[in-house]
Amino acid sequence: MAGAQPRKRKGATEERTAAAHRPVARVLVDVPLPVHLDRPFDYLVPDRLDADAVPGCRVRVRFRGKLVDGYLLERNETTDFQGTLSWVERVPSAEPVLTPELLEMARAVATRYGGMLADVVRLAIPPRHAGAEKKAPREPGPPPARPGTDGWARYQHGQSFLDALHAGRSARAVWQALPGEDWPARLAEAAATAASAGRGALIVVPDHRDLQRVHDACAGLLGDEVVALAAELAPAERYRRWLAVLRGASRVVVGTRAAMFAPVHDLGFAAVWDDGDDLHSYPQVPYPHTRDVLTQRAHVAGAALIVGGFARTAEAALLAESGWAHELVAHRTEVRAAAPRVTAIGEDDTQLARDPAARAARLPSVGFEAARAALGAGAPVLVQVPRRGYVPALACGDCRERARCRRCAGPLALPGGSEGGAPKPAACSWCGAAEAAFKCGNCGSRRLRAIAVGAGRTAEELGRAFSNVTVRTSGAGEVLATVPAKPALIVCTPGAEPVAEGGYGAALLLDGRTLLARPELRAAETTLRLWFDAAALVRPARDGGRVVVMAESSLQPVQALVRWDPAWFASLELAERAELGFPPARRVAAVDGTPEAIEALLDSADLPDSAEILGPVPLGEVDEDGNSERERLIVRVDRAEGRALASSLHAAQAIRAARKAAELQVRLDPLEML
DNA sequence: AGCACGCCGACT
DNA sequence: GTCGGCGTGCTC
Repeated sequence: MAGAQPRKRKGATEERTAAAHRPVARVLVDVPLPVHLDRPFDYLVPDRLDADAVPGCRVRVRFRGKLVDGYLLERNETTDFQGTLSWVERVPSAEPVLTPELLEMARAVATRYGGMLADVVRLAIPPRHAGAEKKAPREPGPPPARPGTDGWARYQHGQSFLDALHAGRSARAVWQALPGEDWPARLAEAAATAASAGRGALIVVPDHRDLQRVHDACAGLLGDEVVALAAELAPAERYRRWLAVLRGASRVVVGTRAAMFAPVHDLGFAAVWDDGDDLHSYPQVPYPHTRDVLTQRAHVAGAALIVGGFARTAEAALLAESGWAHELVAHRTEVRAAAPRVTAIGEDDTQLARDPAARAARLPSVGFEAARAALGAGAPVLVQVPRRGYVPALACGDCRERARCRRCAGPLALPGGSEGGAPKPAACSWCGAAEAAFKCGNCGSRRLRAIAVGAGRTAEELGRAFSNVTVRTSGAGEVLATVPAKPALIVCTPGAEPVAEGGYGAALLLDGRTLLARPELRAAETTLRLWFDAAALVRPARDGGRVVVMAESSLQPVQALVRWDPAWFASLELAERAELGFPPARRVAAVDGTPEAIEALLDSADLPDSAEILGPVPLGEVDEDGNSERERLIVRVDRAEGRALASSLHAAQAIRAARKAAELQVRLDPLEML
């Protein structure tokens, strides 16, 4: 080692000696720090900690004078550090939690998002709980028997997919679940197939209710072999289960987004369900997405992968169209046999019901009749009502297509703080360009209109329209898991729909127009996903199942629902994103920071050739000169240069961040923001 | 974030 | 000469 001698601390009672072999510990310190410190530091292992200080274990070290947590990455004979090494002060546990696979995965994720390794590791390893280390099991049981997989026979190549999975080939698929599909059972069968071949499996779902369903389905096939991981678990229990996975005792993991990093041994199968749900986006730096992380993991591990749902995202469409994944879809005749009958009711052709109470609830007669028929047949009826809320945004005054910037296709909005004085012209919220002469790209109209989102019908109004029928609600306050096969109106906000025993007799999807007109990039995709997720809970048309959606039948998302063709819409959506320069066709970074920091970044950053710079636009309060304390810059590049973009932004932060920590915030493909 | 090193003004 | 201002840079 390069002349590194231990520093003698004053007051130290014992003289410390470095371990005889590989005394240098390479340590990842776990402190929120500027990007230029996103690298390991070397410490000396005292001989009394020699046995415990194994690669992957937690350590306590002195960093900038303070005792901090860290992970021992590796042990070496020498160091490149010129100064005096500090000691590893403590090894809280010899449990090697940061395994080489986990470290490699965390590195890959950090690189992809231009983020810091320590941030990813913090998401991937739950907080330690000493008691759990004694309790968690160490030994895996024998592999379970291969399960029956007849449920997959309805899908083209379904059986061969499972055969490939069983044979350990890395089959990857975008799966469109049939309406009414018992998807937890299908995913459980795939996981159990991997387990029966002695390999691990990981299924990640959006929320706790889905987790419960998938866990139950897996437990039926796998018993104790399956473990549920969720961030909401009590710390001790969470750590105990996580350790059981780390030690290989539990081969099959189901969980919510935090489980995307679960250290499953010999991963043979990974799945993300309903990847369009925002809950799959981890809301902490560097904001990894379940689908991204699982595709990465499946790739590295040579594992099979399912990106599944009733709907399909543009990202999933890209996986399929690029050939990286196959399609796992049913034949059209199967789809038609399973789907409910869908009717679209636009604003213009709305015939309000004759019944005065139904009129008051603004129910169209078609919806009213469908609901009454279903209730009469003894079935529950689902009513989906968008959440309350308000988003100030602009749409075409005539065709109501979202108003987009002619330069960069960013969303147009009215600048904030416009009380009094002359109304300010609309401006692009990305590049800041004012739009004085808007012309709709869709219909050519020059008129703009402000749009509001989420004024929904209420349960009481419906209760009056259907007197003597039980009305139950499921939403933000209380989410129902299931409802019995009895006549009832189940009023839900999107995503909170309970599963009905035997399926709903009908579903009414209200306020489709406001949902579709929201300013977000993914408004149409998300709306269609919410519709498919609700409509999939309805009985097939041959059993009387009906869906009435309140939106113009001429709109593409509405057509996709009526024809039950999620793949068709996702493909259109992907093509449109490509045309407008949005993810996933291109990669977009949003960089927030002070005007000085943004300027310094633009001066120094070595951005890829294809980089297109939009803005910066002010964020938050704007003074009279149009300046603000923080700005947002959008950088977009060709997909092939996504890696280069991430790394150049990472490097640019490092140069700049030497002075002040966290001066710039970088987010890659920030879909929720666009 | 804290903490050390370093290069110019007011003082004994 | 030398005490100390806080600008600049580093953190094993």
